[in-house]
Amino acid sequence: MFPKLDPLLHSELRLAVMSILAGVDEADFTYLKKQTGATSGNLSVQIDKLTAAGYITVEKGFKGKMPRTTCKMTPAGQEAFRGYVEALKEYLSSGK
Amino acid sequence: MFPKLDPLLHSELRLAVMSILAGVDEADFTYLKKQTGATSGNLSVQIDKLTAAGYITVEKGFKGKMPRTTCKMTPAGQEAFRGYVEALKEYLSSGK
DNA sequence: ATAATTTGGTTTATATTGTAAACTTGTTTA
DNA sequence: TAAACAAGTTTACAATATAAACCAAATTAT
Repeated sequence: MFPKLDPLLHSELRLAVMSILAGVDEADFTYLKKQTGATSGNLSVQIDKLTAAGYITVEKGFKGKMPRTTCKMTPAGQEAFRGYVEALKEYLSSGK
Repeated sequence: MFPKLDPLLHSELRLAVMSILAGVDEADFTYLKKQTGATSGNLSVQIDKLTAAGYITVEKGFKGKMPRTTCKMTPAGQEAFRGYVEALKEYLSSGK
């Protein structure tokens, strides 16, 4: 009855990141940080997990001389996000 | 931009319990256990948390000679559930 | 009768997770 | 050239979720 919720997505910060990435082509670390209000440390860790899961890819480069970390959602990530939203609906749509 | 998700509701099992209780007047322990597929221990703990938060009330009685624990959502719980669903929509409705 | 099993849970121990604080490396500004 | 800032990463700690172990009473089997 209640489908299992992908634990990688069922996390406030990771979900926010995925939500942002679902809407844009790519986003860099500082942008994600600003939008989510997360601390750098937390964001760094969660980005790692999403990367390890294959839900996003990370590219490191430079904007001028400053380092820049750019994140982008993978097809697998899009699919997982879609699935998560579907699953979640089962939880939210109960009667009342 | 991203509202804080009530951590009490942002938990797979607690959310399932609340989701069930949102749709019915009341439900007992064994029913919740069957519907969610949770272990007794886990369910017991999560029910305690929801009770401590004032989101549900628990009544203990007997059905025949067997103990029976009945759970019911409080108005505060309904409000919190509603708020959680609203907040969550902000996360899910991002573009694409 | 009494031993074994089942029902309906609770307590407690452990594994996992989330999060912030502290740190690093390099850059810009005073 | 020293201080402050930018962009992250690492690490340590606190909070959570979960299952395993346990308990008490009822039911069923012997």
